[in-house]
Amino acid sequence: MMSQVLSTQTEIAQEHRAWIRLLRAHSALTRELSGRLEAAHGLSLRDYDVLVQLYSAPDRRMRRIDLARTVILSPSGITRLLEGLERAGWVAKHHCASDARVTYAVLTDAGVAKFEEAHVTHLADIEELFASRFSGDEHDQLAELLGRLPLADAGTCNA
Amino acid sequence: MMSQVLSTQTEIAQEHRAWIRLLRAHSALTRELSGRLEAAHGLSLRDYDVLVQLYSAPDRRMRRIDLARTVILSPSGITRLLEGLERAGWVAKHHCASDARVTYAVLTDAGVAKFEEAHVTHLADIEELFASRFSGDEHDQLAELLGRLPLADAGTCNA
DNA sequence: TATGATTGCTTGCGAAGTCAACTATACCAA
DNA sequence: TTGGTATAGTTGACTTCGCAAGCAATCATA
Repeated sequence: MMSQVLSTQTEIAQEHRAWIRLLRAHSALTRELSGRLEAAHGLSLRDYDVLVQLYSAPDRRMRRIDLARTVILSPSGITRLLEGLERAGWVAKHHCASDARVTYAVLTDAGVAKFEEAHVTHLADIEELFASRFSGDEHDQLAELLGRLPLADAGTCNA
Repeated sequence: MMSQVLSTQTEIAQEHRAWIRLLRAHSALTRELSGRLEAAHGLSLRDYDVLVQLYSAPDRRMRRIDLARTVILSPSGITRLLEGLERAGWVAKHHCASDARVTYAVLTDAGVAKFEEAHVTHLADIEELFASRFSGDEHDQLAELLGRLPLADAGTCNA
């Protein structure tokens, strides 16, 4: 039946140890960081991610579709996420004059303030749970290694 | 109003570059790997993860709660995930004789077969999308760096 | 032995996100 | 101009998962 018994238990884990650790680290960190962000500012990790992108973008605005691709969310996902940020008054819609298909997501003044407020504590959280584990060189190294991984729709990615 | 303008756009990204890359890499890889696994075997990435754990466990069984902690899922999450695997006949419930609170999740013969079938193509996918990006040393290095990150409920973790 | 705390597990509910389907606009080519 | 295709965006149905609440069994302690 069983054509060939797979290697020992430990070997199975070894074969993709780094990938498994990436999975686990992501789950655990995401949960903890999201929890803190939610408690302190009422933002999910994705909300924050979108705010950073808009904050760093020229004119603090992006086409919704580019935003979706950057934070790796489906088009419908972005619609729904932005719905919340718009309801809170942190992001506004702005229609494109030259192409009626396009809508921009623009950070409002309130959104800028909200981001800057959340930014401080969130960076501290990342420092505590993530960055403090590595020296400067190690941090760069980790970023370089992770940067080699495929981002699927990488075409528009600007991170 | 704005007490202090935050550094330039690029600097904001720099401050947590590795973390952002971990987020993005996880999203993209997860989506691609899960898609392939689903298409080829009708399994989600988490389903697979649970199957690996059970396959590698002594007697191919684990207490449901330990399983949850290992794959970083809430207790209710494990109940629902296992529901699917049980319906498919790959996992069975086994009540503990010495402690009536405890239920084991046991891999059935069909489950073993299913895992071994999925294992082959999934490892190839991981190799293609993940492992092939790194040399042996780099892979170890990446695993080591990621291994330093906190796993929250790390108490029971055995990965 | 009785009582209170803890542990394992499940269920109701809600949040978040995907896919498929649809609309509207834009672009391209005959 | 018209017809076909691609792009931007939204919506509905569905899935997945966490939290809060609850139940049952166990353990600790008096």
